[in-house]
Amino acid sequence: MSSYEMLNPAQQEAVCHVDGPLLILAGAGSGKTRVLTHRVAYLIEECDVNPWNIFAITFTNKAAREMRERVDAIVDFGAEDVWVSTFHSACVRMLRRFGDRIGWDKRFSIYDTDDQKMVMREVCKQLEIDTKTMKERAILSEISSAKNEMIGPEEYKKLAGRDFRKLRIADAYAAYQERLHHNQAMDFDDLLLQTVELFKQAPDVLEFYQDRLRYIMVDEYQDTNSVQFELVRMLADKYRNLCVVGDDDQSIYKFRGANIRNILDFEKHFPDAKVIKLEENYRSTKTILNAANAVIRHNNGRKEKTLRTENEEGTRISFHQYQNEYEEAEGIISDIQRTMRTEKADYSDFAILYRTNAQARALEEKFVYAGLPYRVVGGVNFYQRKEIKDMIAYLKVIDSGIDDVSVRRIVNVPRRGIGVASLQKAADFAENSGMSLFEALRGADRIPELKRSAAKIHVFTDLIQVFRAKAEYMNLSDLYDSILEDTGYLAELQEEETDEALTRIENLEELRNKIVEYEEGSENPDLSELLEQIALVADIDNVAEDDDRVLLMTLHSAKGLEFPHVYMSGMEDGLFPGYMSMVSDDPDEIEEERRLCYVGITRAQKTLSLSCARTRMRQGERQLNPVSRFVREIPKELIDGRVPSKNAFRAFDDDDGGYAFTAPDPAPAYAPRREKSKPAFKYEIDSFIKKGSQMGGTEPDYGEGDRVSHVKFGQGTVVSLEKADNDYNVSVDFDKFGVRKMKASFSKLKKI
DNA sequence: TTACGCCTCCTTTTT
DNA sequence: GGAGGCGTAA
Repeated sequence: MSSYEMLNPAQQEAVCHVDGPLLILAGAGSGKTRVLTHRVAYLIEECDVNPWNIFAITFTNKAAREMRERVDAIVDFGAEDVWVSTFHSACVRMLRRFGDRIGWDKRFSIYDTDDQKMVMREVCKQLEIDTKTMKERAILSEISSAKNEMIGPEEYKKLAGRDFRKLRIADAYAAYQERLHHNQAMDFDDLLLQTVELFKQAPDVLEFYQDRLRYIMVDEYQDTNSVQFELVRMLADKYRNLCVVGDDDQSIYKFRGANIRNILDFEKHFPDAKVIKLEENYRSTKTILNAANAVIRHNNGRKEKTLRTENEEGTRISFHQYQNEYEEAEGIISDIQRTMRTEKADYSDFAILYRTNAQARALEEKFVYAGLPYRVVGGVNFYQRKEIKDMIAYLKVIDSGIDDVSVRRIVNVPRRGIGVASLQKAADFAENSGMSLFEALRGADRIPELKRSAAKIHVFTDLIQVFRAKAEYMNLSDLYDSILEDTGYLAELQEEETDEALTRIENLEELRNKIVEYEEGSENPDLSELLEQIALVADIDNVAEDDDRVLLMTLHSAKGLEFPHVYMSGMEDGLFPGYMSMVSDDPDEIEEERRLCYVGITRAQKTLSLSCARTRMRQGERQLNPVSRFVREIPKELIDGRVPSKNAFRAFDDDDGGYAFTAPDPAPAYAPRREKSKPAFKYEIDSFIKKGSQMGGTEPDYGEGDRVSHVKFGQGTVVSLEKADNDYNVSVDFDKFGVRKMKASFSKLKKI
């Protein structure tokens, strides 16, 4: 039985509002998850609502899982019937069930951005679009925006008018959709859009879900896009029990189509909506909250609100400007170590946040060097790695051979002597006869042009057929093992005996673990479902609560999380806020960056530390960056540390010992591209910062018995070191990975 | 057909 | 700095 007295009056009001639209404006740390979970409990326990009729939509799978756990904990009975899901997962589920009503195979596959790009490449080739002047990525992002506004190919074409560029994109859009449908594949945007389409074309399906999902709750409402709004509007149209929770100040996904108007105009769409503001913060110290309020106040067009807290004053926010990103990383790490010594803290009490994934590299290097446990969230996604994508492509083809992109990916991996020429012939044949590529390959001996390679092609198709037969009776992990073995994929890697191959094998083992994990957690494991889960996970979904490591992640990934000690690194104009937002005509761009900053600050419970680097390596060039304007928007009295004057480049005068810089053209290196031969400015100071970041020379400075540190494997002890060719073979017993043999020049081991 | 190497291009964030 | 694309050589 849950107790509602523990909630403050505003929270109680939100929990007890049952019928009709409700907008909860929940400031950061104001206990909105508490409100949502208690509201679910209240509906079930006090209002006799059938749990089956409750639908809660969250932003990430992790949030969904947490909400489910918390609801389970406070509701005695029936909590498992509440449907808690992300938009994308929910749509997949509905489409798998009813998608055939609008012409989709129930086993449609889901394309990630790489797959999309492959399709677009083919489209561009077909339409003779020059990808030098119009990038595939650019076209795709245009299409994505269109989809987010629910504009289909025909309408897009109409809207294009006489704009040549847009007309070309319209053609590409139409061809792209055609190919997706031909492959029975949807991209992320389609998952939402096609569900709306399903509801439009099959009113009975819509009504089925309206009756089923009578109480709808949407978390992180400020980050919904127009399609998601439409989806929710349709579902809630019959019973109008829609409760949305959000904070316009935390809207940070405009780039992906989020429409901040959804929350700002909620009352226009639902004139009878009740609006409740949660303005008491239970998370942060007064100091941190004051800083957050001060920063966000610089934005216009927000829903007026000011967070307050009864928490203690807390310590001042620390600020430090370092020489470069490596010193910044070292500074943060020694600060963490100091805090660990003076206070009782776990590693998992610390998080380092940054604007771009690339910033993780320097930090990671120094963490390895220092031997502190850490975890980088996001970045190069596990599921984007070559070997993982290959295996998933095998699984996809086994599951359904309609998807040409996956077939192309693996038809010659490992090498079977099937070249692009043969493949093109088969693709042409498939095109002309309206069959899928796989079907064409299967009948290769009947395609005259393929006579010579038909035998090789059949090796592939027979292999797939065998796997399909095996899939009927084998469990998924055995099937996976069989793929690794029978294709020779694993053997090929094992023979390679390089660091890289070893990492790949580890990744393949990791994928196996995930499959086993899925099998164990599912009542009725199924290949299609496995693939869909894989397609829809975010890296943050995999962060375990009980894992005692420092977390490194982007500000975006940190949304919805909280940590006792937060470091915001790379507080530099040009990086954060990003250069593009600084020069943009659209003032909302810089405001979105500021909201991101607000999100970052409000993640902190006890201490907040800001840092930046004077110079930073970016895109192969060393850049000089002034301190972020956001730092200066925080009142001085809240900050411990000197914030340089606004004329930031003067800060270089103090202590740079002989390294004279002239104030550069303020345009960073990636600004409107100049002729490549003469970059505007390039600093020859790399050698200056190399200390600790790289070794150099061929003679290792370590020997048998020495402790060394490796970028990937962490610390270990040198077992043997011997001369070979013009290099050294070194064997190291790593604390966490066991004995590894490697080339000294390649391994970049560092003596500790 | 493949392997290697040079060239080019990077939005920044992610379901 | 690094990944991916494309062209050339074997």
